[in-house]
Amino acid sequence: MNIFATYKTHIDAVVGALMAEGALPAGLDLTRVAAEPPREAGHGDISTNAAMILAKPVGKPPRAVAELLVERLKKLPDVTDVSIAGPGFINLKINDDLWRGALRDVLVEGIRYGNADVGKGEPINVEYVSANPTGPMHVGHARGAVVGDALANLLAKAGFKVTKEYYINDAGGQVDNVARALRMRYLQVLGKITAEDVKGALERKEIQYGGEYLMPVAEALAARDGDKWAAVTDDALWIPPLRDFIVAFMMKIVKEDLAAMGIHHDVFSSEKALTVAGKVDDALAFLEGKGLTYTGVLEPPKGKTPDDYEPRPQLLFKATQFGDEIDRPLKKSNGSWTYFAADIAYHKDKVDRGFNTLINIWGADHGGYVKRVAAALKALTDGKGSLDVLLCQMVRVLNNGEPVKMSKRSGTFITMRDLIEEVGKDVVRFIMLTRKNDAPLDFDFAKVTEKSRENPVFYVQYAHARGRSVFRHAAEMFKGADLMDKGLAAADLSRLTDSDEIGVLRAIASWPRTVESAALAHEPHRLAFYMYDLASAFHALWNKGNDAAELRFLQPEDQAVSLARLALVRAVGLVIASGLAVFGVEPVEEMR
RNA sequence: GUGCCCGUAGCUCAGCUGGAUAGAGCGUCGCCCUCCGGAGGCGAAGGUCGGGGGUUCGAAUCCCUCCGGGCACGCCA
Repeated sequence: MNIFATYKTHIDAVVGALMAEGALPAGLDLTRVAAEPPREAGHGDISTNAAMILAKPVGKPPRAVAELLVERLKKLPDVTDVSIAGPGFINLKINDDLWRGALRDVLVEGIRYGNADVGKGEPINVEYVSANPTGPMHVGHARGAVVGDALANLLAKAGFKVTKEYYINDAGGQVDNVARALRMRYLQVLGKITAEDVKGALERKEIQYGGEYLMPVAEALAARDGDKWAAVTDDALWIPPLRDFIVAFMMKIVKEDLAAMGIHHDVFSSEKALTVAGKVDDALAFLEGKGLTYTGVLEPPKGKTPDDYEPRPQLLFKATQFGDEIDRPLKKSNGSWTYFAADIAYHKDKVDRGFNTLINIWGADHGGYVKRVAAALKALTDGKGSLDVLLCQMVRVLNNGEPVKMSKRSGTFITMRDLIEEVGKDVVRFIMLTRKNDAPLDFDFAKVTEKSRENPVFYVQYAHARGRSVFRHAAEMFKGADLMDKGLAAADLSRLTDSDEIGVLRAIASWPRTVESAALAHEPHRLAFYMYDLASAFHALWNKGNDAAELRFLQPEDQAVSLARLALVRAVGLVIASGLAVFGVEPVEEMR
């Protein structure tokens, strides 16, 4: 139950009644009227901007409108006081029992507390990772993977019907290139050429992938097929089988790494399968039928030295009709489809599968690609489909403030697997969600494992562990007492009276609206900050007990107050666990 | 040159989609604790929200413009 949503409904009803009576003009738009926690706790419990929003359409100053509302608002359930403040805020004070009721909700609902229905079961497709099957995933992929996965979980919690999807780019020139590199390594494994030869080929740019990670693949190929590919020199004969081999090999590794990260996609879509099934041709025919393609010549790119540029007629998509800067090529000069053409087909495929709302998680280096895909989607759906692309900025990997060197060209880079093995998937996942996706992120091996308030993972997990520790003590102290969630829900919560205790209850009560707003904004990182704040309030309460023994959660001489406080402790743990579940992080029982 | 993202305390960052006196951690300064309810606590100083215009009851938030940083820029993916 979302208390703020409830009061928003109440406030709307009050305004509605006044409109019906003619005290306010009819037909007022209430969508921007909000019921929120006030910035300052001293201002009350729930604050509404209704008077300020309505002032203009009503034609009276905010405070005059507020006067009209106040008497009615006073009569709302559990409202103990109403005041007008500042430019026209109306602040409601409500009975503390309402906060206590929220606590009871948590105990009854468990980690489902905060589940919302703003999604109304609408299908939504979240595509993330989609790393090329040409090598292992690195830190950048890890960030996108975690952001996408947490966002998908968050949307599911908010009531959307979420599909987690991965697009395998197994059809373009890059997979051919990695097949070429694989062949070199294969010949090396067979002893037909040396490591120096491979290096030379790399320097002469005959191959583009030089990483050592290709060696196990080459060995596996040799183990399966012996030397049969050494004698085959016709590209058309050896590239496809080697390409298929390495794609399968890499996808197996990708899936294993994702599993180690706790990530499981519902759907894997293959670019190659899409192409073979003729869906690219279909999609382009569809656009052609709408008169949105033509053959033309693009201007050379501005600001870049167009040394190898030559004007060349190409099949283009009229992206400019849908907000893009230039029309975009669909066919390469060799006659094959561009990546974009296949991507159009892919997005059409998503729409055909019933998704109107699409979310893609990409690296920031793909930012220049967003407009054309959005344009294509508009063209494909007559403007009905919506696409939100979340661009993830760079991750800087540090150790104690010192940058950890990375070079993809030399083949040595920090892989996602490295991160997991170094600090564990839970730490990786949480840290990746402590920044907005469009802000750069520092990942410092030393700091993320530090045991201090500076480290949000530790601080949040510590709060959870402390709560569990209290329960271990309570089981000893109150043998026979019902410490299960249901039992605690029956505790006399009126014994929770300390202002900091009520403060924690308020924080708990605002979890559902945090979930809703984060989901609608596609910003899972907000939950990290919420959890940090809740943990902070909980630790503060704990510290207070250090100084004042009568505020400690467990009072051996007073089981009733202890049970009430245990209910609070448990609720904090459940809400943290609820947030961590969205993040795919396991709450810990104790710190080790 | 064009497009997208970013610019908030000395540092790292929040800021709930336009609300009240702009917050937190670190650092600095002052006081307290040395306790396994442990991996510190309390308090203070510190801001022209990059600059300048505009929109309105009200702007860090929306619009314009300039400055600074990142990313991208026909047939790669």
